[in-house]
Amino acid sequence: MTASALAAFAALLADETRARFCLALLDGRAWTAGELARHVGVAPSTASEHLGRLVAGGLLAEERQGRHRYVRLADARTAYLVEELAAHTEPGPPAAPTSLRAAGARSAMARGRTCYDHLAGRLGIAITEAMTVRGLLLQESGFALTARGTEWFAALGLEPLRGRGRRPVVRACLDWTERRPHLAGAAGAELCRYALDSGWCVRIGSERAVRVTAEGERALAELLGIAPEALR
Amino acid sequence: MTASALAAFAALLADETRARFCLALLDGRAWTAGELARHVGVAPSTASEHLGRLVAGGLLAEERQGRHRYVRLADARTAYLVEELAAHTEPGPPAAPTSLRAAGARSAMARGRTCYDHLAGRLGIAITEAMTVRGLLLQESGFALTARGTEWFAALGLEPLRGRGRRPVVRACLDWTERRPHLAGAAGAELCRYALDSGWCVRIGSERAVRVTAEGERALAELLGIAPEALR
DNA sequence: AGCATAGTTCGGCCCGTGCCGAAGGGTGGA
DNA sequence: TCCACCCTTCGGCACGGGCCGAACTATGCT
Repeated sequence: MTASALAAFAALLADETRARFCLALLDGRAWTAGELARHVGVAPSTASEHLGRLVAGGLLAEERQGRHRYVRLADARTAYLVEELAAHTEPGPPAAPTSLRAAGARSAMARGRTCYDHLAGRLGIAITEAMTVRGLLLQESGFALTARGTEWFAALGLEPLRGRGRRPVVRACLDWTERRPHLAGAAGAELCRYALDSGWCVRIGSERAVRVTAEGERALAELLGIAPEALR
Repeated sequence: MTASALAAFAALLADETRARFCLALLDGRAWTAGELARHVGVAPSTASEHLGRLVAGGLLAEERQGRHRYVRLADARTAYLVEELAAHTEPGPPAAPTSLRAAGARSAMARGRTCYDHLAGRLGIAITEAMTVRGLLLQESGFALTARGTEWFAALGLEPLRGRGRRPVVRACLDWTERRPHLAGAAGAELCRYALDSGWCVRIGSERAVRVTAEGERALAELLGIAPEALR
């Protein structure tokens, strides 16, 4: 009975150009229409029409500022859906990089990146594993924070249990380079925001990749016992 | 870099006829090509072509038996994806039923049904709530079985922790009639199978709806303290 | 005011694809 | 062996939609 709505929604992602838009927007930031057009190599007019459809369909949210049209994924749930779909379509090993530059970018992305609003790559895995080993996070029968995990967040001044509407506090997100689940959900988002705000890591260039700073290495070692080598 | 694969996958669901096929197949059973064609009202030739695309795209698995082509959703993960997408496209209240017969079917579906391979509707919610209240399941910071929950399954002769590859043991599935999460994942599937095998509930007609038997009411009251009224 | 830039709208082209009916093959029962 | 049934393949039609360039509007800078 919702078949037409399902088909209409799927049709939004059923075009390669729109799919590339959404994958680019998985970095969680807002892009302008022109940036997206250049990013995927289509005419601005084409991009404009695609964005119109994506916004009308509820997949993207837009914000007009002056002569710029900023666009981002509608919400965390939508980003999660896109990530799930993308993960589902890549069951095999990642394709070999086609150039030295691409190899460098892939390597940086594999080390650490944002996945919409939380941390992924080896950085995300290392944090998730360390939290599990230290008894802050349960993985065996579903992701869940322990009482000590909640306290750990509180010690950082974070309270992912409050507010946030219906968003799950913790959620497993499958990493497409490491093939292992890592921490997502409200707690993952708060931790990511905290890590960027407090200088644990900084974004590299204009992509989703992040680099752990020296200060970040110290903090991760102290708070979670993560060896700096695990992040390289 | 996986944009074309993502678009190709989404395109499978981007057609209303194919979407209706997949929603019908959410009951977890195998349908023949002809059944599906009649169900959605297209010519057998049209259905055949659609099924070819869905199978080639990995969304469905097929099994040929004699002159029948049985088709089902490829696996639990795929069913989960379809369910997620369908849930995402129905944020508003369900549409009003268009006939008395449809109202009856909807009411039966709301009481209890299967959702691919686990129980949903008020039945699924009641079980999930009862398990939470009795300390078998954690919901506060992500779905997870407690130690007592694992023992409870073991007492039924079920061991959802073993095997099953990479499937999560418990997972929250959003119910589209009750708007609340219920138990899914390997544990939800085992429990559903057990409930059908041991006669706690039986399928009604050819749809996804199930009815709780008198024996089922006794068992649910005894094992989980569920009042029979909660299921009506 | 004048100009550059960002985005939108429109017309036109063309390819992909959803649909059907007719014809054909494979299976199982009589 | 013949027939009924289930499914598939193929031809043909029609529609949708993705793409671009050109023209236009809106914003901001100088």
